Amino acid sequence: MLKISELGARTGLSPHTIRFYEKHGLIEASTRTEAGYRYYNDSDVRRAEFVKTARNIGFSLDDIGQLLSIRVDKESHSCQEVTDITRHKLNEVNERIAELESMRTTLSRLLASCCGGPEQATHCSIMDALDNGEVETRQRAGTA
Amino acid sequence: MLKISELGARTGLSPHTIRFYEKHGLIEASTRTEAGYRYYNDSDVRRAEFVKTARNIGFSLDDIGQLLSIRVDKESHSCQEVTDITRHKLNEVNERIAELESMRTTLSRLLASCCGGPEQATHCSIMDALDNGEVETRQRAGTA
DNA sequence: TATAAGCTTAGAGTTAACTCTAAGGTCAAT
DNA sequence: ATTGACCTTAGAGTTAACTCTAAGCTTATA
Repeated sequence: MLKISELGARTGLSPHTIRFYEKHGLIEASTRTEAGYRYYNDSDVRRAEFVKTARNIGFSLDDIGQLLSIRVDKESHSCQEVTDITRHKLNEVNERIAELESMRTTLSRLLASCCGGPEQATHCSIMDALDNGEVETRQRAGTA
Repeated sequence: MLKISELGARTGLSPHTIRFYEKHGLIEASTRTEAGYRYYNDSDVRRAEFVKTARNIGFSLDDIGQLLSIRVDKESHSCQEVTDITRHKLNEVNERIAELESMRTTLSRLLASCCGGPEQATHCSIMDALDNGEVETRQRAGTA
């Protein structure tokens, strides 16, 4: 049986994050001491590791919630349900990559067009391009 | 001179967003009527379009603030400052693409390993992989 | 028996970029 | 003069996934 900080050491999650995941129904301590301390058994640990693995891949906490509800009763769920979640995530990833690649193309082009030197920015071709809207847009704007 | 909704129509920004950008120092109405209505002149419009273009490329509002401070006094700034901002953004984009490509690889591999059919998930190879941590990790976990 | 490390909770704060609400003022057209 | 569209502000809400704080227990160690 592991305490919360020990589970943290095992999974790479902080105790704060573990409690946060618990609040969202992802992780549970099957035992509590009288004082309320959480104790995790082997099954709890495996579930927590599952969550961490899925998180590492990039699944959202919502996705993971769905995967976990399959996990606890595999007989009642199909492979298709699992692949649906996975494929949906893959589609999201692919879309985001496409957006970012478009940004990359634009940024690279801008960089290639500018001397990048100590000259005054008065005739900077990047500034000019931004001023004139000479740029492929139609991407979702967002931080990288 | 354009009213806020007209500037919105011109730039594709909502009046709400324009006010939000104003609060953050990106856009300004150089004229206000006595009643407080914002009126945008040509120069204001060009600045707003600059902001929208930069946003479309993927620059953050912070980045855009820096670009704008160069824009209003190009003589005092160098091309290098502009390329630094641009290159920094490009680096962010490249890092994010690398993370997402790693996710994509993992997700594709998982999908390839599973039948995806109506079979019970009892022996689903995706669930197995997640259970066993058989997955390349070390990416930032995040939504696509 | 102190002391420190670690645990508990509820709840607030963080980040980015919006997005919306409420309550009320203005303006152009009928 | 009335209607309806549009404008104003301050401030709250949204999303995702944490991250931290405060105030107070508990437990292991010296």
